Amino acid sequence: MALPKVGSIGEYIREQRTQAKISLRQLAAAAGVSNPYLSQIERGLRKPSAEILNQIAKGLHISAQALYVQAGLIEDREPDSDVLTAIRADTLITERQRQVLIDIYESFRKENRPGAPDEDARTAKNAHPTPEPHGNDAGSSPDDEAPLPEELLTALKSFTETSAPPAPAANGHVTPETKEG
Amino acid sequence: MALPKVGSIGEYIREQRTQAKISLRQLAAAAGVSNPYLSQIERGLRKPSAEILNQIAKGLHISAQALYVQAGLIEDREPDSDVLTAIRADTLITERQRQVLIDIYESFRKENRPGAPDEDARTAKNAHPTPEPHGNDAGSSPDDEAPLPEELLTALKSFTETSAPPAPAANGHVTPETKEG
DNA sequence: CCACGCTGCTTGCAATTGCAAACAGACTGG
DNA sequence: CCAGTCTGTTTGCAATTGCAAGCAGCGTGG
Repeated sequence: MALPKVGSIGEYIREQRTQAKISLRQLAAAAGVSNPYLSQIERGLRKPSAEILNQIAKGLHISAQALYVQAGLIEDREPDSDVLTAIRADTLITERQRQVLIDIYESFRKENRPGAPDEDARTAKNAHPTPEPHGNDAGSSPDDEAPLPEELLTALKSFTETSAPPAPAANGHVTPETKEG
Repeated sequence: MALPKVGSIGEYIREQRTQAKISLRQLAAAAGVSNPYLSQIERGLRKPSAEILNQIAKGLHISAQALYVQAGLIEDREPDSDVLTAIRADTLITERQRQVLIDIYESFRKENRPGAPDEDARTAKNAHPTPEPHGNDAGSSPDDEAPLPEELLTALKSFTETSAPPAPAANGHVTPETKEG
């Protein structure tokens, strides 16, 4: 029983990798695994061990827990892992900063759903406590506030979209034209 | 090789099992693994996969994370459980967005202590026994590229500082042209 | 044009996981 | 004394992981 449906772990890894704009071989090298194996993992043909998973997480600069949760190896019973909750609970930033952070985070989230109605149900296991972007209890200022200048948000968005993360060494001259394709 | 000396993971499992006063076979049954295999795991002769580890954790009624940490498969940075942790663990944003958020948050934190004694109000909420604390990691990984354009950060800072705090009222648009004093 | 470097994918193969079956010791009791 | 039942352990094997090597496609440029 090959049971190729190892779950969304492969898709998730590939997604993160492509989002990070790095090649399969680059990630493989960064994670210390072989390229073909990573390829098979991403396509769900192999079930990586915890060790491999951990190394891939490091290579992707993401929390290993995120991968384990995706792989279904950890019960996602972690309400604390909600960014919004954590931000709201933080006492070391000002109210203003809090609002800015929340706005930016939500903006990112919106960016990531380009209208695709097919939201993965597997990730929906973690119900986020803020279904509405606006209208929250934590607000010392009236809800009429202007969250963030759109220029700023736009700048942040474009920055996260176009920037090229790890410069691929000094091998040959690769001109990263921030071109998507 | 062939002597994977998996470390304390085996001892840890056996410890937990004996503390729970259950036999090897009982735990094996509860975890859904074979008795001999569990025996080998406990003695460090085999390196269990994440799946097996997860099942053993369930059989022991302990957090899977505790086992992963013991196995060295997870960085034990959970005690923070603050905004940074949540951001790092978030699976719904891209790597790029993650770094941006982290940068902004840290920038805010720095803003708030204009020279005050550095104090970290960390909320200790570790619910699982971690007898062997591993190295602690603080701050974003510096081995990467320049985080955020300073223009952006500066704009954010000035925005959070200059925006009218408790009485914005009907302000409509807020154009942060606060370049001058 | 073909070499070169890059992208990812497919193929054999060593090493490993994980299990079923059988083994050794201790304790109970007929 | 031997049957029965625990304890944990060892042995052989199917299935799988994970990798080195090689394949095919794409874009650049000598």
